[in-house]
This record gives sequence, structure tokens and C-alpha cells, in this order.
Amino acid sequence: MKNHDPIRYLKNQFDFKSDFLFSELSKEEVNRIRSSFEPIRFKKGSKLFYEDGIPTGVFLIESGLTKKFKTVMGGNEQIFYIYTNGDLLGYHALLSNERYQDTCEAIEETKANFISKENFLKLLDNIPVLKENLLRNLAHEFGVLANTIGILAQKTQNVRLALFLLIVEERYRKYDHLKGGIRLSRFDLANLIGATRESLGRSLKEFKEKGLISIESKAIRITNYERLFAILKREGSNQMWLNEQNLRR
Amino acid sequence: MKNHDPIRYLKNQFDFKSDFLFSELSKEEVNRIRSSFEPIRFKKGSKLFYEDGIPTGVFLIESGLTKKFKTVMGGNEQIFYIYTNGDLLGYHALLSNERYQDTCEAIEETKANFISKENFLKLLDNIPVLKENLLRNLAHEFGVLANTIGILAQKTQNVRLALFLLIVEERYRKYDHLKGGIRLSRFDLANLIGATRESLGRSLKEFKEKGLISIESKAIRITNYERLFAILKREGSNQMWLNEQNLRR
DNA sequence: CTAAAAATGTAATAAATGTTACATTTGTAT
DNA sequence: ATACAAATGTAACATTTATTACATTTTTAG
Repeated sequence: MKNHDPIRYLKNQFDFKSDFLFSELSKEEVNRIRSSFEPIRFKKGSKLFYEDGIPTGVFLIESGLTKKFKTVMGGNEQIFYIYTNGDLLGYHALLSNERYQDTCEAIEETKANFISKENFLKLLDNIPVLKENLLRNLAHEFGVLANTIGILAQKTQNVRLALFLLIVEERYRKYDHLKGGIRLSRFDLANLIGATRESLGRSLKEFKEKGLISIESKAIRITNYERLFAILKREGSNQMWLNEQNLRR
Repeated sequence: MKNHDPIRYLKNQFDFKSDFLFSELSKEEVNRIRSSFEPIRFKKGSKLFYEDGIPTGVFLIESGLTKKFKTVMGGNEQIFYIYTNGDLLGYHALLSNERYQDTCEAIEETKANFISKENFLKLLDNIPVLKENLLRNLAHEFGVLANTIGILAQKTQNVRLALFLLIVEERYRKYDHLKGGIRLSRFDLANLIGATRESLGRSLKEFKEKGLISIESKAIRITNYERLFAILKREGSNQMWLNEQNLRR
């Protein structure tokens, strides 16, 4: 079953699984982490941190949705990850002793717990398992970004859109159980799949007409998983897309 | 000076700096690492490890050139990094406890030192600084891949080519002091910049006619850095390209 | 050294995507 | 509730890139 569930495959290949960071910790260790939490809220559109800014700590998202992007020379933004409930972020710059390499902005009202640099580094030193987990996660993230590179560099717009719709839907599932569908702005969705807004619109329309998705005002819902996967399959041929039995949600 | 040297900027943004891994180690620690080396050679075209294979250890390249790529659904390969002298590789899968997520293949005769999984994990446990460095490197690599995503997703073929020529040239500089120019196969270069071989050919021809590069049989040499940078600049507008004084090599 | 295989160069054509321009809808602040 | 701003939808057209199809060169195996 494991390898025949395409959704699970997607999660393995395109999800950071940063909620896994706190697994295998003792009650006491979890409490020690909790005690260094400083609750903080971000309104839609406000930024958790800025490219080139000096890192001050990390954020554990309690609830919300944020996009992490790079400003590519020329002014465009390229989103390369969407974080939500349970995700930890902001540790890359901190660990690499560099400035933030990217910007993180709330795309929905976000409640987070901030851990200061000092406290976070202390926790890492005092809780060996945490450091192990972080190391493991960083190594996993490498694979996720490598996968993303492959898709963005080699796949046509429609395939990229189909894939990211499936990925983003999972993210929204975690965020709010998909109550309101996928509500990414067209701008953000375009910057996620590496296309222009207008061009994305064309693909969305095509998908809608083919009955793969439905759109009510802004919200996108996937209405036909089989055929959405078929788009991936048409131009892909890996073992991952073999069965289509269990991709209904 | 630091921020005004575009080549240095490229190195920071697109180089893993994995040679930095062994910095700040004591003589004794370096020796401990050395003593677990098992020399191994790879002929051009042979593989250090395979996607989906079970990780057995890590490789420290003594001399040579290898490409790391993913097989993207559909059969194409997407190269996302080129490793050379002094680079350590193979630790991602090992640390994330996953199978190899990518394939690494020698594109030139490569001499490496292998460290078995067991030994490597032992070294990490016994040499705290090594683990710190690895953590730091992984965090840095994240930024490099994010940069790569931005370029591949947002830039036109000519910009991607210009940029990767500059990056790859630095890699060859480290490999053999650029003795024979850049000798990547057209196939590999295309898979690095995310283009087809034929389409790459057109861009190369254009660059050649404009005097940016010269091509003798297979080898590419950059002949005009200013104008190659100008291609990046035309479509980019970051602080990185401000001065062009010191980009002559 | 030679023949076969692989890699490379090139051009015409097709397809995909970006650009421009504007109409329409939705969201927001007063 | 209204008016303005922002986001979205859409279409014509331009540009970029992929595809197809060979000729030519280089490399490799025997």
C-alpha cells in the first residue's frame, strides 16, 4: 500500500515533515521547549522575517499559513514552500550563521510561538535528540528542494500546476481541514509554479473546463483526482503513478 | 569589496562550500577522520550511488567531477549540483534515514575517499565540531537550492545559461584550474539549466556569435565576463550586479 | 586503424508561455 | 453603503522554447 498511494508519495517527496522534529522527546524535554515559547501573532500580509535580515530566532506555527519566498533578481518572487500548523521555520539562517536567505510572509492570520536564537541554541545543546531530529529534517528538506527543482525545471506549466494543486491541497488540509478549499491568490499560485499570473489563469480555466477543479470566486477545489493525476502521468512514467485506486480522498 | 564582487556573490549563493566541513578541527580529529578513509576510484560514467539505493556511507572527493541529479518523472534527468575536489557527498540520505533521493555519477575520472555509514556516524558522535559544521552546511545548502529554484523557475533560458556558465566555470577552476575550459557535455549542460539539448545549442551559438564565449570542440570558455553578466543584469536588478569593475578573472 | 555508436550542430515548424491591454469582480476603508 | 483600490478573467499577439529531422563531428570498441 505504501508505495501505491500517490498522495503519500507526494507527501514524502514534497513535504518537509517538520512536525516530526519534536518526536521522541521526553515529556520533560517538551516542557523545556514550551517554556521558551513567546506567543506572537501575524496578520495577513505581515512578515515573520525578511531576506537579508539578521536572524533572531525560530518560529513554531500554531495555526496559520505562511509563504516562504526568494526575491529573484528582476523583482519577481519565487515561493518555494508553504508552511502551516506545526511547522518550524527560521532555523536555516540561524544555523548557517548567515542572514535570512528568504522572506516569510503570513498569507493567512498566523499564530506562532517564537523561540529566541539564544534559547533555541541552548535547547539544541541540551536536548541531543532535538539536534538529531533537526539534522535529519535538514537532510530530508534537501531532497524536497531537489524534487522541486526537477519539477520546475523540466515540467510544463500544466503538470506543475496539477502537482502543486495536489501538494497545496494537503497543506490546506492541515491548515483548516480544507474547509474553504485552496484560497491562494492567483499571484501566489503563479509564483509557486513559476508562471505568470495570466498564463496560470489559462491553465486554471482549462482545468476547470475539463472538470478537474472547481472555482468559486477565489477558492479552488479539486473535483477529480484521477484525472488530475492523469496529467502528471501523461508526461511522467514513474512507479509512483501506477495505481489510481486509492487516490480518492 | 565583499558585496561588490559578483563572482563572490555567486559563490555564496550557489556553492555548497562543503570543503568548509573540516574547518576548525584539531589535528588529531582530522587524523581520526583520515583513518576511516577507504580510497575508491570511479571511471567516467560510473555511479557513486543510485536513486532509491540504500545508503552505505559518504564520499569525500579528492579529485574529479561528479554530477548529482534526479530522474524526473518522464525520464529526463535534472542536475542540481556538480561536485568536485574537496566536496563531501552522500550524507543526506544517510542522515535522513531515507534511501538515496538522487543519483551521483562521475563525469570525469574521480578519486574519492569513502567513509562507511558506521564510521561516519561514529565520527559525528565523537567530534562535536564536525556535527556542528555539518548542521551549518546543511542549513547553507538549503539556501543554495532555494536560489536554484528561483533561477530555474523564473529566468529565461539565456539568463539561466549565463548564470550556470559562471557557476560551472568556478567549479572547473577548482577541479583543474580551468585548464581545458568547461567540458560539460551538451546533454549535461542542458539538464543543468533545464532546457533541451537543441535549445541549449541555439543559446550557445548566440553567445558565441556575440563574443561572450568561445567554443573549441567541446570546451567552452568565457571570453567576456562583463557582457555575460550584462545578460543577468538586463533581467535582474539586484544590488549584486552593481559594480562591474572586479569581475575580470 | 577502422567501423559503429554517440554526441553535436543546425534549421524548420509546432507548441507553450509571456506580454500587453482592458473588462470585471472582489475586497477595503471611510 | 459607497467609492476606490486591488485582484482576477480574458483575449490577441509576440516571443521563447520544444520537437522533429537530419548532417556532421567526435568518441569508443574491436
